[in-house]
Amino acid sequence: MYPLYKSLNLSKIDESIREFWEEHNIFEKSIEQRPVENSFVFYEGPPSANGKPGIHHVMARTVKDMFCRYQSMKGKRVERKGGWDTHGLPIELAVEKELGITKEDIGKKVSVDEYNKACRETVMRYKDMWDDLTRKMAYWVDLEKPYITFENTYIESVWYLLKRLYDKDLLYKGYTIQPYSPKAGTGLSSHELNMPGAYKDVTDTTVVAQFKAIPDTLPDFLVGEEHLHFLAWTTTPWTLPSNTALTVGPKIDYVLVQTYNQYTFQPVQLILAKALVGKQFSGKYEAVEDAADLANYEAGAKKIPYFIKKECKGADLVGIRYEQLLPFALPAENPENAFRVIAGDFVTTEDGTGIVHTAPTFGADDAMVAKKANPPVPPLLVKDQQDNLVPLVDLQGKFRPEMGEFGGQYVKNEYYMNDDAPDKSIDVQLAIKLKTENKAFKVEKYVHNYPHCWRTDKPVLYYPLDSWFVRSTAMKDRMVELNKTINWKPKHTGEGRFGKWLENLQDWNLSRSRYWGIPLPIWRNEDGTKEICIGSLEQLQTEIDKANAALGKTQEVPKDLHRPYIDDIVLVTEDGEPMHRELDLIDVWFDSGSMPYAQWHYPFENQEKFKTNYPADFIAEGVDQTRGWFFTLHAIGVMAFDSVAFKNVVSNGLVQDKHGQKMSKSKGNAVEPFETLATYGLDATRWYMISNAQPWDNLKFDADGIGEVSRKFFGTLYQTYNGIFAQYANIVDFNYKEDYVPLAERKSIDRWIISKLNSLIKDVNADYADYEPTNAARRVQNFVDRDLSNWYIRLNRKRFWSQSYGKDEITAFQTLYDCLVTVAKLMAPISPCFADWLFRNLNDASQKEGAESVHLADFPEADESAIDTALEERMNYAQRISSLILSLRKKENLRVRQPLAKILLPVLDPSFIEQVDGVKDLILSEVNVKEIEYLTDASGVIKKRIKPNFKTLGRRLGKDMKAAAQAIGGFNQDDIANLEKTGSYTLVVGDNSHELTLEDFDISAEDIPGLLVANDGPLTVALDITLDDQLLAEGTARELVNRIQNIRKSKDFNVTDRITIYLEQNDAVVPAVEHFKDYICNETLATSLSLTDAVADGEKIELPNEVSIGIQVEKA
RNA sequence: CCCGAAAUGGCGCAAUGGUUAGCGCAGCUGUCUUAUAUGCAGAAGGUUGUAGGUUCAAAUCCUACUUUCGGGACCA
Repeated sequence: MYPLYKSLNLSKIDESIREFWEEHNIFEKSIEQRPVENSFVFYEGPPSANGKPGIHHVMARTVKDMFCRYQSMKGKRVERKGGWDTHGLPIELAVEKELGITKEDIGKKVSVDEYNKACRETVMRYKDMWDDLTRKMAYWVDLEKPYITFENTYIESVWYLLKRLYDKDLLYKGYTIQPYSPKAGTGLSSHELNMPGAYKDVTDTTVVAQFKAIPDTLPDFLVGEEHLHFLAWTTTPWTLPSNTALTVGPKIDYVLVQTYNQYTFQPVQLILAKALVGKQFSGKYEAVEDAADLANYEAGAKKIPYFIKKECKGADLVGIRYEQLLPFALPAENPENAFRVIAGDFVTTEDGTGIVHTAPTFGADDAMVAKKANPPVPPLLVKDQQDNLVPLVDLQGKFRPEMGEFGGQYVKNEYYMNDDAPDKSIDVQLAIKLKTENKAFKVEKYVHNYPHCWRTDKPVLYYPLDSWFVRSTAMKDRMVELNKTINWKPKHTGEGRFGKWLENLQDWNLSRSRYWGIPLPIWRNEDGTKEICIGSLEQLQTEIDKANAALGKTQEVPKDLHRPYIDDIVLVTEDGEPMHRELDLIDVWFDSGSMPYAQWHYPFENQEKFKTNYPADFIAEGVDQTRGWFFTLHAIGVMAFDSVAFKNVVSNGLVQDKHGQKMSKSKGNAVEPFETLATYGLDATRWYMISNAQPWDNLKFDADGIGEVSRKFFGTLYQTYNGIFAQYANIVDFNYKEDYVPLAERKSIDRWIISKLNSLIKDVNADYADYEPTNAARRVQNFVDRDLSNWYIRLNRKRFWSQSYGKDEITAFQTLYDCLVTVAKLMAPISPCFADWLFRNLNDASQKEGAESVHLADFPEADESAIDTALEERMNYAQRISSLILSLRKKENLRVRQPLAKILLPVLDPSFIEQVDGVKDLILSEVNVKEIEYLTDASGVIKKRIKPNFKTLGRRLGKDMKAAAQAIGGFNQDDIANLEKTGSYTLVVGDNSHELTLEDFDISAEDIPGLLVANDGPLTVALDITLDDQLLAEGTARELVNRIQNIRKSKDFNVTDRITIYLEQNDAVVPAVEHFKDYICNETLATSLSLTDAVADGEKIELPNEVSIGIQVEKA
């Protein structure tokens, strides 16, 4: 017996199926039943369990799950090792907030042990919730043996990878400009900079400085100009002593302006961007037309005249040298290359002067453009007492002694404690100095947005810091090359976003100065001349032994490889000199990018396992991981193993709210995943997500859409199974025990749906294989709704509830069973529970297949021999012709229950008759008409329409196409007839004549004058609507059947109950009863039908033409 | 500022450069049903974001712009 249900409850179904899986270890079986050699490798990008999962995780994990399930059903062994990302700043912050401490308190208020322990616990804070989601959304992933990035085995593998890079000379230590908080003494990540409130409006003293050009170095067109200065603007005057270059935009227009300095009244000539003259020379400045007018100026006058003397491009200025603005110190290295004009593309004329003050020690752009220049411009670094190169500002944020009277002062007043700050900040003091030295063109207050340290609330300095880098640029070309072998979904992410990113690759800053993360396994001696990179615990042990011997210590490999334990380990150089660990941790992205190796503790264990599981066939994550996980996987794969780490990657888009807005807790539009899953069930939720938008498009998540999916798709499918198949199959005891009825012996409608089904199988396979799940889902949906339910079932209902059970019925049940069980398999990857429910409902009763779950079954393969495109086309005619007839009936208010005499079909092509004849009976019964008559051309009543065939003609006719279309449009019926007779036509357009054949035209029937006609594209049908008594009587009989059936239903009779009918004598029904008594009785399972004068206690039924009669229906 | 994606009836989505731009949802009108959480038919709803260009022909290709989303601006 097939189970029957009272109603469809999707969440109940998914719950019961999930229980079934767990009880019978279906997941495990789905892996183990497939051979090891035939693997499909999937990598799980580790989520961080210290945040709660959201609805977007349901989306992302559906994508992962779907393709894994598909491949699994295709016979692949798909292991899915889960993992947890456990390091990183968010975890540290959460812990510190919870413990109420700051970084400084670590080791003081809180022991490092406690801190570490707290991190370990916090990191798994929401693990239960994640596990719950995993289960409730039916995401199959192995959470029994996940990889966890904080475990020693994982760290050891990461160390191995780092050492591999180190040995290839791909790790180095260098300077980079980073946001730095002097008060906190630490660099800040952008993550920290992006914390709410970090950017604040501040008022700073800004200076437009005058840099005096050195006459010897001027290009020809400026030779001889005196008092020549470049104007450059800065909002951070304290960086001016570190200026070593001025940057101009090579394509920007610059002018030479002759005027007077407003502070010293001295004559000056100034160079700045043409576009900014108006902005800089505002207020008391006044343009003059003639250079002579400048001479009239007197010092201190209200208005200062200025005159634009010359114009040039930025490129013309490159190479000019200038006097150092504030000569406190010279760059320690290559000072001869400093203080000159260089070119940079980032220069704009938005504000300032179009000339950028360039201090490579304090600006990232500055450092880059300085390095690019030829020869490179040196940063202003000086040597400290240990001969280290340091900037003019120290790590506390104070000027170094080289700065003379400014030495020892904080560069920003905010850094002073309490009230120690001087009245005039460094910026103001410098501005005053510049003013008096004729080096300041303008000094102003300026309000702008500037980042602050979230912890100290003090402004951030951009400051050069020591960092360890991965020399990814060295392997750039190879990364680009190998990326081209990766199948990206969508393509543009791989070519565009990722490809461009690779082409503009920078070295990867690996350093993080934190506690909770993987320590950089590099030890260095005091002066940094000797170092060692540790690649395994064994090596660490060896080195510790050496060190213990040399230093007389008793160190051991720490049980926990995290800080600070690892920091206590002192190693020695070959000379016995102590080496200490570089205190940095590594970027957590390196952790996750290491997972292909570290999840197996490769190469220390599982070497074989690794070999068969690398690289991945498939990974999927959000598009935001492009430069995150996707990159680190790829970079490490290429750099360490010269291999891609994944072959196919789906980068899914965002899940937004229904208005296209980003979901966030603060907006209150975040969708709660558990609620959604509980309300709609996981199957409808997943189906909705996949069918509604392609995974890489942003999904506008609207719960109403899930409702629609569950009504339309799941409701239909449920009803097809429950209301049609199971109910009647149980009655006739269909268990698929009979021999399979060969296709050739089936009705054309059966062969049609089977053909459709196999086409579907073929297409869906291609879609899944090509990572196009949305197409797959939409195809299945259309099949179920349009083909199966609304055509096949509708036309074959009677075969299912006919009480007899012969070959025809068996065929129908077999056909429907096959459709249903196949649909279950096709949809299984997307909606795994409902699919299994359907599969098991069918299969448990029929025992047709051995699989105990759809997920252990094989994915269907198309039987090409069952695909009959001619038949599919035929049926398409049937559907369209029926639809046209129904619309004609509608127009004329002719009920379908009223039979009509005939359909007239104009025929222009003999094969058309053959095609339609094949489905004639279907059409006739569907639209309730007695016969089809073909109107051939010869009848002469068909009015035709002609159109040019643009596809064949367009290419040949080119420019004449328009005229041709017009000419052809003007054809009358005779022209068309003529063309059809001769089969050719000579078209003359202007001077050209073209020989056209029938192929170049579309001729279709348009009208049959005098008849009721409707068109759909080339199809035309006409309807004969004359009614005779016989037809009217039959129409009435059908009405009666309908009313009687309604009564049966309202009286809750069983489907099989027999009845007796008494009908009130009435002229309207007499002919019907006379001629169609048997028909009425058959349809309504009546044993008798009698006409009586009056019906004692029956009911009234309404018939057309406002006839109302009494009727009595009783169980026989 | 740079890069990528998108823009098609009220909403969600389709449409190998080829002539009536489709489908679903919602709303409207009517209707069928002993499978319906349906279905069917009809009406309405569009200058395919704007402006140019290429072409015989553009929703589709090109350019610019506008808007939205995302990423980046050295944290990846």
